[in-house]
Order: sequence, then structure tokens, then C-alpha cells
Amino acid sequence: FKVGSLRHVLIYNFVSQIKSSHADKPKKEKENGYVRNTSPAVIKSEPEEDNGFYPSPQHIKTSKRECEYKPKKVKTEHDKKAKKRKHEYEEDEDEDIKPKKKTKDKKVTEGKKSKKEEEEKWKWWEEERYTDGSKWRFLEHKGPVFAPPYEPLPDKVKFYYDGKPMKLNPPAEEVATFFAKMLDHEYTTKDIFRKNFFKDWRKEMTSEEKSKITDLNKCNFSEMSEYFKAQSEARKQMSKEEKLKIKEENERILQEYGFCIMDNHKERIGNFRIEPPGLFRGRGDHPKMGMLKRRIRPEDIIINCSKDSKQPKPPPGTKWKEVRHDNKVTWLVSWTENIQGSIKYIMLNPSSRIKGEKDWQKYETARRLKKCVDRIRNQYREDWKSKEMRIRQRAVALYFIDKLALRAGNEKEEGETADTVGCCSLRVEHIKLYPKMDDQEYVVEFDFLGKDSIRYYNKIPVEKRVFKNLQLFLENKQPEDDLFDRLNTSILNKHLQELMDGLTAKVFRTYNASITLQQQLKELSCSDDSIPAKVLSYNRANRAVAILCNHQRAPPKTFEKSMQNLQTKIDEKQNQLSAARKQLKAAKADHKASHDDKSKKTVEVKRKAVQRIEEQLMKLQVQATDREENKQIALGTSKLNYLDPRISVAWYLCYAFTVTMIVQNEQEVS
DNA sequence: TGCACAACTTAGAAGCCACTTG
DNA sequence: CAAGTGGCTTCTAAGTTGTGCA
Repeated sequence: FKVGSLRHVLIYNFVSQIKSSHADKPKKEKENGYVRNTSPAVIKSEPEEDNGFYPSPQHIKTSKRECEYKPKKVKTEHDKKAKKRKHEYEEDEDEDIKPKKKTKDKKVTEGKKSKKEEEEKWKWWEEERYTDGSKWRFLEHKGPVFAPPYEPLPDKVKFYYDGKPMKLNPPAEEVATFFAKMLDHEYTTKDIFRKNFFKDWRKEMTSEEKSKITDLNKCNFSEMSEYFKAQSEARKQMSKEEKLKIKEENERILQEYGFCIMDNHKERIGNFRIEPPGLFRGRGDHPKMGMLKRRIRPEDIIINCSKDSKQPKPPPGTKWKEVRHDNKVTWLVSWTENIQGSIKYIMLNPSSRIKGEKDWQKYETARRLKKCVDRIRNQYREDWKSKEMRIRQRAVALYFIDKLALRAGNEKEEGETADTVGCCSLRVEHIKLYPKMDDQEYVVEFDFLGKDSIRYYNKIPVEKRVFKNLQLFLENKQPEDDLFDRLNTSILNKHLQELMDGLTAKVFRTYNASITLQQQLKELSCSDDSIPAKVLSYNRANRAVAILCNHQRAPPKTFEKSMQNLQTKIDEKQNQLSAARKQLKAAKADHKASHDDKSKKTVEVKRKAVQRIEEQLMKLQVQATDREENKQIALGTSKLNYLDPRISVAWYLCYAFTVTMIVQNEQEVS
């Protein structure tokens, strides 16, 4: 599990170092008049009750020093080098970067391979990074792919109002089809959805239509809905040739618009298609659900590319809103969306250099946190005793973020989005305190909706001082008041920045997720295990992380059924096994009687059969366990965003490498 | 300090597609 | 060959963080 042992293949570019002083410079709190139900700024002193549980001051010093560790070699990228990157990476043979030996070896072998393959395997991580804040030197692309224009319905497909057929003009008809396509979804039964939809739909109607259509309940979209269902059915029934044709066309579009040139490398674009118009579907109880998401036109689009590139052309007869050349950002295309008024971007694929570097950096920051997390924990424990309310609140919030992997929790504009919270925005109504619960003391019960309106429910025992502080924070407050009324994410992050360079609230999530994976792998793995058992161990470690981060999913619609199917298979296998065992017994008896070669062979054959079936049964059982445990848990998000891949690779190398394929998918490894 | 805005990461659902299985 | 399945990719909403300005 020594992830550090992988260092030789990676460049370590610690750009930053810990600020020398963590000394708290007490700042005067500014009071902006009267605020309802805020906590007192200063807290009367309490009797100290140090239980000697926490590490000694010496220990703190050690970890502090560790944290201030300054890498021997902080690379400074000279302008010359930065420019060089644009010009060629093949010619960079003599660059004096640390892992050069390795690189050279590889280059030699790669020389035999085709040019194309080499390009695909560009090792951006072996190159220098930009240090001047610019993201690229050269950027060329073809612009976005727009949603296909609306095709009016054939005349035979009718819309009925109040029982009478009615032909809608195309703009209103288009919006009606959006609704018709969602008829099966429970969204369309929700009041807010219907109200928002109807309001926006009416905006698209002619005055004549507007005066006629006044009640959504009198609208009958069923014929439209049937038509679309038939269409999608027809699409499934298409012949092989037709399907192939569509596939080829998609491939052509991908090749033309799906890539860009950034700094001499062809890179895959993430989302090169503009979002088509439709009805907005927020998550959870979203006040704007059902609103019309407008069609985006070239006139809405801002193009970003380099001056010396071939600029993308807008569709004939149209113009871009703007073309700019900003190399301090990574996006290629942007537009403003009409529901929240926020900006949407077209950016590169995760496989790109620009995303990969950022991702790597994220895990490096998490590793730096590992080095000084003890110090930070001691610090916030100290702060629980602070005289200042804001410091206590900050310290308790940070404890939650660290221990429970809660998100930072920005304030949100009321009425604009679903009512969800994170740590700093927790309200009184979201926690309950139990001085005693069963055999545990000082239990806090959390119950709130977090990101994407996923419920967070957890009961955990906390340290006494935390509990007492929470009681204090709750004093004289209403359920809808903020728990941490003297705290917000920007205050918290400013504090974290002082504790460690680059530290923000979300780094704790990354760190705790990754360290949990590492610990769980160590704990759950046993080198004698069979392959399926090892896979189960890995998935369980992954699952522990997903639980920590509260990554949930709706149980798959077919879950119960597929579970049953699996169980049937297991039962069958068990029957097979007992039959095979019987046969083996019989063969043995036969051999004992005859002692000839033939019967000996039969015994061997039967023995092998039993073994094979046992293995198959075990595999099925493990699969069933894995699936059952994973019913409501989503592993993807943590795999993708929180788990340092080096931990998985290290686990694979030092524990599972004798076994051919734990990770069946090569892509996963790369 | 508070706010708006911009840029970027993280998130679950839906869609798609290749494969298996009966 | 159809139906089921599972493992992706795609889609786009919903977060976090940083910045600049009053």
C-alpha cells in the first residue's frame, strides 16, 4: 500500500508550500446591526476537562514540521520551456526532468510503433506544466453541434383540446411535444411542473391559441405520445444497415466536431453537442421544474479559441455572439442558459491533459493534507474551547466535514433551487441531539437533503465538547434558523487556507475518501482469496467510501427480479453440486472395487467436475452478496472523483498482480 | 464584507450497446 | 433470436471555489 513507491514514475511538482505562520491573528468581529437569533459572539469560560486523550504538544510539533516540509526541488517553469511545450514534445528528449530515464526507455520502444498510436499515448504527465496561469497556447476547434431543428408532426397526429382536435402552430406544437414525451414520467403529475410548463407554453402560442387553451387539464397529448412511442419502437426495429448508417453518421460528426487541437495535440471534447430545447427537470422539489429550456442559437454562442487558429464558422446565415481569445480559461464554447441564467460550457474530455493535470493536482493536495491532518485536527479540537462563538462554530463545522465528509454548504438563493443544504448551511431542524441513546452517549442525528436532494441520514456519537457546543448553538433558535449563524463557506475556506496552502473544505472529502479506500483494502484483503473474493473485497472497500460520501442511487427497476434470477441460478448450481458429489462418491466406490485405470480416471474426472461446480457456485454467491449490498449504493462517483487511482493500482500490484485480471477492463487500469 | 458572476468539479439518471442466456 | 443484463457513456443539473467590485 505504499503509494509513494510509485513515485518514480511520476513527476512531483509541489508548486506550493505551507505558509510559515499558523498563528491565529485574532480579528475583531464586525457586527452589522441586529440579527435575529444569532449566537452571542463571546462565550463565558467553562471548566476545563482535558482527558489527556489527545496527542501531546510534542506530537503536534512534529506534525507541524512535517507539514511545513519544503520539497527540495520546486520546479520553476521558464518561459522558454513553456513555449517549447507548444512546439514539440517529441523533441523534448533532453529535458532535465527527474523521471527522464524511464521516459527515454519508453520512447525507444515506442519508436517502433505507428505515429498515430504514439499520438494517442501522449504522456502529458511527463511534461512541464504552465505556471503563469495560462491554460494553453494554441486552441482550434470547429464549434458546437446544434440540436436538430424541430420537425413538425404529420397531420394525422392530433392534439385535442377539450375533446376537439386542434392544429398548433410549430412553436407551440414543439413545446407540446416536450410535454407529450414526458407523459409517462411522474414529473408531469406534479403541480409545480404543470404550472411552470403551462405558463411557458402559453408564451409560444399565437394569440388565437392563447385565448382558446386556458386549462392544461383539458389538453390531450396522448396521440402525440403514442406517436413518439411508435417512433422509438420503429427505431429499435430498424434493419442492421440502417443502424449502421446512423452509427457511421454519428462517427463522422464525432470526428469532425468531437476533437480540438490544443497545444499541438488532438484532444477529445467532452460535450460538443449543444443541449437541445426541452422542459427543465430539476432534482428534488425544484421550484422551476417544467419551465421551457430555450433552443440555443448561434447568436447565443461565445466561441473561445486562439487568435492564430482557424476560427469555427457559424451555420450559414448566422453569427456568433462573440469570438474571444482567452487562454486563462479551458472552455471552447459557452452560452447563457435561460432557467437559472447561469453559463454553460463546452470543455474537454476527462482524458485530456487539461482535466488530467487538474485531477492529479487534486490528489496531490489531498496527500499534503494527509501530512498535516493531525495538526489540523488538534487545532479544531482546541478551537472547540474558544471564547469566540465564530471560532467554535467553525471548529465544529470543520469536525463534521472531516468526520462525516459533509460538503461545504454554500448559501443558496431561496426560491431559485430545491431546498438543500451542506455543512455550513445546516439549519436547526436538520439535527437532533440525544444526550443518551441506547448504550451510547452524546448522539447527534442528522436528517437533511444534500446535493441533488439526496437524503443524508445518520446517527453518530460525538465527543462531549462537540455536543455541548451544539447545544449552545441551538439556544434561542427556531427550527428554520442556521445552526452555524456565524459561519459560511468563505469564512471556513479562508481559515483552511491559513492552515495549509490550497486547503479547502472539499479536500477533506477527497482525502477521507481515498484514505478510507486504502485502509479498507488493507483490512479486507486476504492474499489467499479467490479472484471473486478479491473482487468482492475491492467492491466492499469502494462501498465503504460511497457510504461515507453518501453516494446513493435509486435501486434499479429490475433489481428484485434480477436478484431472484440469480437466486434461482444458485439453487440450480447447488443441485448440480450435490448430483456431482454423488457421482464422485459412486466413482470412488467403483474404483475401490475394481482398482483399474479406467475407474481411476473416472474418479479424477468426477473430482474435477465437483471442483468446477463448487467454484461456479462460490462465484455466484459472491456475486449475489455484492449485488445485494450494492442495492442503493452508487460506486461510480467515488471511483471517478474521489479515489486516488494510485491506491487501486498499488493494491493491484502488490496484492493481486499474480492473478491475471482483477480489473477486467484495461481502460480502468490506464 | 457581501455580492454577483465565472469557471470548474461532482452528481445521479437515462440511454446505449455489447454480451449472455435460454 | 429475443429478452435480459450489466457496464459503460452521455447528459446536464447542482455543487464548490475563486475573483473582482462596490
